[in-house]
Amino acid sequence: MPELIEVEVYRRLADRAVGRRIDAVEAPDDWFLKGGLTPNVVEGALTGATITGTDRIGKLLLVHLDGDRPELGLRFGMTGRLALDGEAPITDLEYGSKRDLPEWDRFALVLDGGARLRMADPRRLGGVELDPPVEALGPDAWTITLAQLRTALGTSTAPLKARLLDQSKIAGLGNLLVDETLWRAGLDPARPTRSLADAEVKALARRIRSTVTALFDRGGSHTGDLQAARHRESTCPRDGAPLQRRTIGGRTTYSCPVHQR
DNA sequence: ATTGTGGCCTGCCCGC
DNA sequence: TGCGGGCAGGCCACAA
Repeated sequence: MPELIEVEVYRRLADRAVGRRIDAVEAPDDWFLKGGLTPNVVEGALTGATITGTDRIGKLLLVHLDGDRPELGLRFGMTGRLALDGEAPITDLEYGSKRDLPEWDRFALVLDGGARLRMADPRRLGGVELDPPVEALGPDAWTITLAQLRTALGTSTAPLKARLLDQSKIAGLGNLLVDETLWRAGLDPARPTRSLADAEVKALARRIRSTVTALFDRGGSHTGDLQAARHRESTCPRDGAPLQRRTIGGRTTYSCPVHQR
């Protein structure tokens, strides 16, 4: 699920753990530890630390710790979830509709007071890292400025969609958010990036921000107007034209050949 | 350097 | 009911 919207929800959840001390670390899955990290190292680095804050850059969740501790970076891949168990009266807002098997827990922090902040990820495409390379990420999509977007787009000849998915240029947009944004903006995802006129770039900057805000308010990346039409032989919710289904930027792409030009 | 492709890993859904 | 194939919202290594 997670694109920047979902990760922001996770961040707010993790924020409830600020001020707590980490009594123990559970890292049962070596594969989930990235950057050469091992269970021993991560346990040693985190045990006894106090959580002082959280941050999010694109889809990367950062957990700040006190003292000289490293920063904890959490990535959720396509199927990762975050849960905070055992802190009454919290509701398990992030899971419930789908299954949540204990063997899918890949990483957890046991906090003083008994709460447990855990990552569940059936597909194991997410991961945990210490001091993740945040400088490798572009500006966050939610608050991207026109100047930042201009820089991000540059003079690239890549398809517009591929550029918007490039986390080193703009951080946070995933497949669904990009399709929804371009559908709302009336831009063809296959357009060479540098073919955009200045007015189109300006409109796109606003559209990125407004789309993220709108879908966040609705409750997720999957709540877009285009979402219901993301299947074969569907029609555009705006003008009724048959939707186009293509692979762009390596991802399944739905767009309207009539109003997205 | 930029762009495109394949693969990672596993669950789920659809059609037979 | 069982099984195989295709698909999945992310990301990284690698090739051209």
